[in-house]
Amino acid sequence: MTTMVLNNNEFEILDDYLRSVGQFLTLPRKIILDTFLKVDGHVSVKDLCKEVKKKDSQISPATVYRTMKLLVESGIASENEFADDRKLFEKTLGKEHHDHMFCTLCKKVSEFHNESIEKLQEDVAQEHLFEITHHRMTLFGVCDACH
Amino acid sequence: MTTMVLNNNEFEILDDYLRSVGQFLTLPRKIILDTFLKVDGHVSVKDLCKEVKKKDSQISPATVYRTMKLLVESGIASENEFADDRKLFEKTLGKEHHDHMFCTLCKKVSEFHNESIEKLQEDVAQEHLFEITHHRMTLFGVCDACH
DNA sequence: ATTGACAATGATAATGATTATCATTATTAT
DNA sequence: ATAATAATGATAATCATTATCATTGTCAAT
Repeated sequence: MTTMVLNNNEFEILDDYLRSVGQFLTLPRKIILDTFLKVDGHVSVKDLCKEVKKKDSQISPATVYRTMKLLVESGIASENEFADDRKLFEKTLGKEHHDHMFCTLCKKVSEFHNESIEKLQEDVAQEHLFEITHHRMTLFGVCDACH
Repeated sequence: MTTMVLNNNEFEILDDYLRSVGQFLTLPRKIILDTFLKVDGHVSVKDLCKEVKKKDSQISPATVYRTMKLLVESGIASENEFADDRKLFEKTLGKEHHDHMFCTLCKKVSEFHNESIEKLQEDVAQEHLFEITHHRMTLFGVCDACH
């Protein structure tokens, strides 16, 4: 069994969240969270499973799906769907809110933030007496590298 | 066999598009287009199938899927995914570009357009040397009626 | 430390939207 | 009318995600 540093913020947060809903931070969940935190950018469950398998070949994809749902619920991760039919997860903790640009050629996801747009979205919502809980905004096109 | 008015813009456009790619405007396609045009707002293939079946019970869901893809290619329809896992289609002809607000309670989709946001999106893209082909922006939350 | 209640896991089946396949039928240009 | 080819309907396949369920792990209380 390998030692793992558990003092990170994310582990505590997940632990707190799980306890608050009467669940526990188990070893498979720790391994999945640890793996997720070490992956860069946006990752699919499928790719995550591959990495997780390297650490513990016993862990089932079902558990990865279940755990990622918990990470989203606890605010550690968020999910996005860019290309069809496959959800991608990214870390949210310690990251500012941002939107995405998706290159349809190389499939790379990049991020941006524009405060003016955020504000205008709120204005639009207010005009329509709509109360925003969250939003999704993705620009599709061709990135610099692919030109 | 029922008579159908075929002089609409959409029928001609689909006909032109199909001919340009070496295909034909067949009766099932006419029926599906006709049905789609008469439905309000955003519709799923599943719901569309129900309506289509009323006119011709022989038409298969496979053909509805195939035809909706053609409608998107020809610019008559566009597809969006709001709630998970089910695409919705809406008419685009004669409609300005717009974005969406999705009420997570009643699942209703409403539309808005904000030119300032559009412009800012272009600015952001230019900054990143990104060439936008299209974008997707949806505000999620609670609509006026659901408050 | 042991136990009992219950949560978590892994394996696998099920789901459900969308696609692919393919034999049959329809359509068009000639 | 006919030959070439596209379209259709029925059905199987795909594939990400969920549900099921028997087994195992976890924790709090004794």
